[in-house]
Amino acid sequence: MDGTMTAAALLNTVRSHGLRVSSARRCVLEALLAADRPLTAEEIAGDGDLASVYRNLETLEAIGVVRHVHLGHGPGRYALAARSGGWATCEACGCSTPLEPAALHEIRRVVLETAGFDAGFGHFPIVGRCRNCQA
Amino acid sequence: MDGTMTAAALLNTVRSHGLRVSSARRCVLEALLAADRPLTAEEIAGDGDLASVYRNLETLEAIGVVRHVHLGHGPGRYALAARSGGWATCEACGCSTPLEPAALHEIRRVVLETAGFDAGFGHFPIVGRCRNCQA
DNA sequence: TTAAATGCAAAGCTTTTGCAATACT
DNA sequence: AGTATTGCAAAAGCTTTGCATTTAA
Repeated sequence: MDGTMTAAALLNTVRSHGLRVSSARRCVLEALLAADRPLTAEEIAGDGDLASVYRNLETLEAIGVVRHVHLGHGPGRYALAARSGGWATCEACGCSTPLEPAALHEIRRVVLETAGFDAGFGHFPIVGRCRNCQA
Repeated sequence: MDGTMTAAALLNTVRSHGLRVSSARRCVLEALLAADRPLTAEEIAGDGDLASVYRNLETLEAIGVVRHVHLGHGPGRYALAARSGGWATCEACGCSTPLEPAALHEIRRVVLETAGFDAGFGHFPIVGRCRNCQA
């Protein structure tokens, strides 16, 4: 669901929703495909038009191809939905790391059990202190 | 740590940090003291000056009296730190509810165990589906 | 051909900053 | 008296919107 993802597959998904494959849209997907972390709209746009990037991100999020995450303060960040598991951000050093699937699963289980919420951590991260920054 | 909190105690904390008790500062604290949920800067300001409210919130957060939380999109929200436990927000209905202390404790324990993070949920909420909104 | 999407410009919303005037200690 | 704080105005940062033009299907 990640290493095997191809640009062609993503573009097929786009077409399957009746959307066109424009060059701006292709650029957004290629930027996200090449990235190993969530990107800001500005990083995705590069020299291109920011408004088009934002519109495309919104469209792509609506069809489930993209997700956006707020890893801290500052601009939102975007990643391919297929790569969007949970995140944890350290409030001391500012590092952000993906949650291991096993950890995510166990945390979700406990949140459901204790708080009744079916939670993901793909939109807001878990905020706390990473191992290095604990007193 | 909450029902027993008084304006006088908060103002003493302010003075103990060498800060003055101005009317704008007093208004901010009284608004937060009267609220039963985190407020936006605009809600706190009312007719008063927004810039002063933001500056006061920043100052009060620096001395540990106030915390700010992002319950979803839209403006940040502020509450007395003594009242700021964890939050959970439903992505379907938009409701936000405080986490029960027991649930918060258990969730923190599991996050520490599985992800190595000493986490709170007082800045970003846990996002998911509340009991009412689960399929 | 024609509706979707673009690129530019302008506006919107939240938050921050500069600065002279005010008021707490 | 002296300085922290205020209130106003302006700017900054991120995102959205309007609209004429381009372009994928």
